[in-house]
This record gives sequence, structure tokens and C-alpha cells, in this order.
Amino acid sequence: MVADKGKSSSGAGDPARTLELLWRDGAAAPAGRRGPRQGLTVDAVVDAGLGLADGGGLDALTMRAVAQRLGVTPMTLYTYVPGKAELIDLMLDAAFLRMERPPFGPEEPWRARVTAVADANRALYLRHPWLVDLRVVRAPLGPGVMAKYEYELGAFEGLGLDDVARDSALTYVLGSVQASARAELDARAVARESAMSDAEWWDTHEPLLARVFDEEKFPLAARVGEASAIAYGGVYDAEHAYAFGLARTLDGLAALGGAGA
Amino acid sequence: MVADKGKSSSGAGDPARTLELLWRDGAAAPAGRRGPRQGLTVDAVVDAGLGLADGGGLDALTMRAVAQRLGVTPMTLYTYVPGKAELIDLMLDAAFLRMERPPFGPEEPWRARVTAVADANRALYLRHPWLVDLRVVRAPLGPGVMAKYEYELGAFEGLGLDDVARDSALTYVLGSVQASARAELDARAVARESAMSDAEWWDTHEPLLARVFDEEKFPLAARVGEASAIAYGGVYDAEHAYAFGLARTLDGLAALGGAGA
DNA sequence: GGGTACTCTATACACCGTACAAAGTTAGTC
DNA sequence: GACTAACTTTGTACGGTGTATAGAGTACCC
Repeated sequence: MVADKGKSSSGAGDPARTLELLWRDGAAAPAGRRGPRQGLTVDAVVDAGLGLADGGGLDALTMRAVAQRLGVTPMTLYTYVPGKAELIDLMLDAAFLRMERPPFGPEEPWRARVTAVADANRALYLRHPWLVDLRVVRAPLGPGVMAKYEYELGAFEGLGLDDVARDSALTYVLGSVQASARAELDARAVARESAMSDAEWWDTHEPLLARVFDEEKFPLAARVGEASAIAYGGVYDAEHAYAFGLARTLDGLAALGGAGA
Repeated sequence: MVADKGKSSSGAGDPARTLELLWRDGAAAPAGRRGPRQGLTVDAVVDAGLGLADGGGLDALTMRAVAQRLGVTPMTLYTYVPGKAELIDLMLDAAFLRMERPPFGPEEPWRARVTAVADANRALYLRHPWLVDLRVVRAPLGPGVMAKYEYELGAFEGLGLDDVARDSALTYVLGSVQASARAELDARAVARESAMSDAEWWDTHEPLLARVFDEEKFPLAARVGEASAIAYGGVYDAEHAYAFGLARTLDGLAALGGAGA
């Protein structure tokens, strides 16, 4: 049984097997192997998973759906991948591995470099919305995770940080990007699921809320909420939230390092 | 059917009914009402849900488990609450409503106030770990959500922010706290689920990883990762991450307002 | 004393991840 | 060339989920 416990991405199974899968190189079949040839590859399974999750979120990622997309029965997948949790680990590593990593110019100021890292991560989340629902602590130590970490650490050169602070700074930036990406994706998903725009939603709820909401009890909330609603036309402005957050984050880091540029 | 689509907390059902539930006051039964008296209350259902989710996460929150805890059959719950999504909405609002909100001193500097807000939110997440798994955009506009918003907006007095910027700043602070809370909770959950401490986990994975990991390809990652591991004894230090993040966030806000203190 | 609105219960359905066992296919060994 | 062992693929089945539906019983209004 066991099933789908928790938020996935675990490395729950045999660690050796999982690592082997993560670092698998193209070498499909080790030649001397009995039984029928495998009709698929791990990559094909991972790609099918990515397609489903990118399109419909983790809810759309069912072993049955992956199997159907590949034209096999569900249990066939288990000869390629130990289980769903490990498949998600592989998908995560694959998504990381495929990110663009344009080399930093030697004279490029750290603000530009960190901004590039933040932008790349935002793009990653928008392309793979299901990533925000995953545990990333103790992520599968695959080639994608490693390459991403290596590249992004390089963005903090010139801030005068020691190794420990550099790791903290990166964690902090990534957390900040994930926070705004989550907000953006949530807003999108809610709008799509309810098939209702922010404005429509507000229109249906406003009259009801007026009956229960005591403006005198929440004066600040009423005033600020209204001001924000007017400023953004009643719509959550993801672009603004991201830009605001990134600017704050960079300023916060600048105060840390004392470095200019 | 429909089921559990997505990350819950939707307001998917009839908005009027949901708002009514959110703002329900103690008035249990409206007197002139046919049929048997209800043996439970919405509050009891919400509390049962909170107990389950606080202890075992959203996975432990099943309608069957809630029902069992209350000594009724699962379908009975549906006379109190339209469905699971709405129950979660109510739980979220209840958790918000129960947060402590000690009034800010008139001379209290904004850093202290914002720090208090951040600390309170961190405590909230640690008490109700399932909150990090929820969509909060378009949260149910209940009394808890409103009271929390009102209170927290008050922390940004004296920063010289207009209403729109004040809302953005609050969103930013809350996002930053949630990011570190998520990391902390993920670390905890992974450790508990795998029944393996960080150190043990590393011990089992390290030899395997050494076979595939090319230190020359990832020099920064190797060096920084090792430095962090040594600094924290191989253990993820949530306290440090939170303090670091909060300090950065406050500095970032300071750069925005230009206000000292 | 109906009728009616309500609460609560039992049953059932479609879906999930995956354990288990059987059937079919290939490679190595004699 | 036959046999065996290892492997892939499949079908079936189990225990779990949220909740639709229908029925049984209860308390109020007329």
C-alpha cells in the first residue's frame, strides 16, 4: 500500500537505485541482458511525466496517465522507475538540468548576475508550475540539481561573502523568487479553476461581503485593500510583485555585503 | 465525483454559503428549525480538522478521520460543511483568527513591529504546518483573514509607504517568512518520514554519490556545500536561515523607505 | 395528526498508487 | 537445439480517497 504520502520528492526508496537513475547516462541497455528489450526509456517516462505535470499540475500526474501517454499499461512503468516519488525526483532533476545557464561575464556586477538567476528561476516555475508544490530540502542529488547549484553560487562572486554566507544568500534569493512565483501561479490556477476572473470573483463576493464586513473594525484593511484594488484594476499584478520583491531582496543583500555596483 | 483537485482552499462551492459559514457567530441553531437538533457544531468540525492536520498534515485530514474523531459517520459532516475544500477554508480562517495580536506601542520602531509580525507568522506555520501547502491567494475573506491583514498592515506605519506599497511590503515579508518556514518544515518532515537524521542520510548517500559526483565539474558546489555542512554539523539550521532571511528582508525594506530606526 | 424539512446513516462509484501473479520473450549454458 | 533463468509486460485486486444518492428516523408548523 503506502501510497502517495505527503508532498512527494523523497528519495524514499533504495538510495542507490535512485542515484543510479539520476546519473544514468545514455547507455540504454547494458547489452548482455535477458528478457525482452525494453520498449521505452527512463527518459521517455520522465518526459511523459513532465508533459502531464507541466500541463495539468501534479494532479494530472498519475501513473495511469503517464502509462496511457506512452501506450503501455500502468504497471509497466515500474520496470523503469521504482515508484511515483522517484519519478518526481527524476522530473525535478531533469527540469533543473534543462535550465539555461549563460556564463557570467567576468565584469558583470553581482546585481545583474543575481537578477539573472532570479529571472531564470521565475521562468522555471512558470514553465513547471508543479515545482512549487515540491519539497526541495534534501533534493535528489542528481546532475541537474548539482549543475544548478554550481551555477547559481557563481552569481554571488564579488559580494565579499564567505562560503557559508554565500549559501545562505542563495537560499534566500531562491526562497524569495519561489514566494512570488507561488503567488503568481496560485492566482492563475484559481482563476482557471473557477473559470472566473479576479474582477468577476470580486463582483460576486463584494455584495455578500458588504453584509458581514465591518469597515470600522478593519479600517486599514479596507483602505489599503481598496487602494491596491484600484491600482491594479482589481487584478493581482504578478509582474509588480516579482519586481518589488526582487528589488527588496537585492537591497537586502547589498546591505549585507557592503559592496556597491 | 470532482474530488480533491489541486491544492485546496478554493471557495469552490457556493460563495454565499461559504461566507456565511466564515462569519457565523456563536448562534448555534436559529430556533425555529425542523428536524432533529444537530449533535455537533461547525466549530467542532473545524477543531477536529485542525487537530488532525496539525498533527499529521493535510494527508491526515480525511473526511473519514474527521468523522471518526467526532463519533459520526463521514457523510454527517456534509450537513455542517459543504465539502472538504470549504472545511480547509474554515480551518485556515480559524487558525488566523486565533493568532495573538499584541497591540503595537505608539513609539515602537517599525523594525521591531515587522519583526513581531514575522515571528508570529513563523510561529503560526510551526503550529499549523499544513498552512504552507495551501493557496492563499483569494483566501476566504473571513474574520481571521481580515483581522490578520488589518493587524499586520499596522506594522508598516512610519516607513513612509503609500497604501499600495504598504500592501506590497507586507506581501513581501509574509512571503519571505513562508519561504523559510517551508524549508524548516520540509526538513523536519523529511527527517521524520525517512526516520533518518540529516547526518545518517548523508552517511548513506555520500559513498554512492562519490562514485558519480565529479568534483572538478562542480568545484563551487563541492566547496560551499562542504563548508555549510561543516558549519552546521551537516544539519540544516532553520533558526539561522530564518534569522538571516529576516535581517535581509528588513534591510531591503529600510532601503525602500529610507526611514531609520 | 399530517406534511415537511431536516439530520444522520449505509451504500456505491470512480479514481488513486502499487502488490502480486501469470504470461510471454530473450539470452546464456549445456 | 533444448532448457533454464532473467527479464518485460499485463491483468487483477486491495485499501484508500471525496462525495452522490437514497433511505430511515426526528422534530417542528399547520
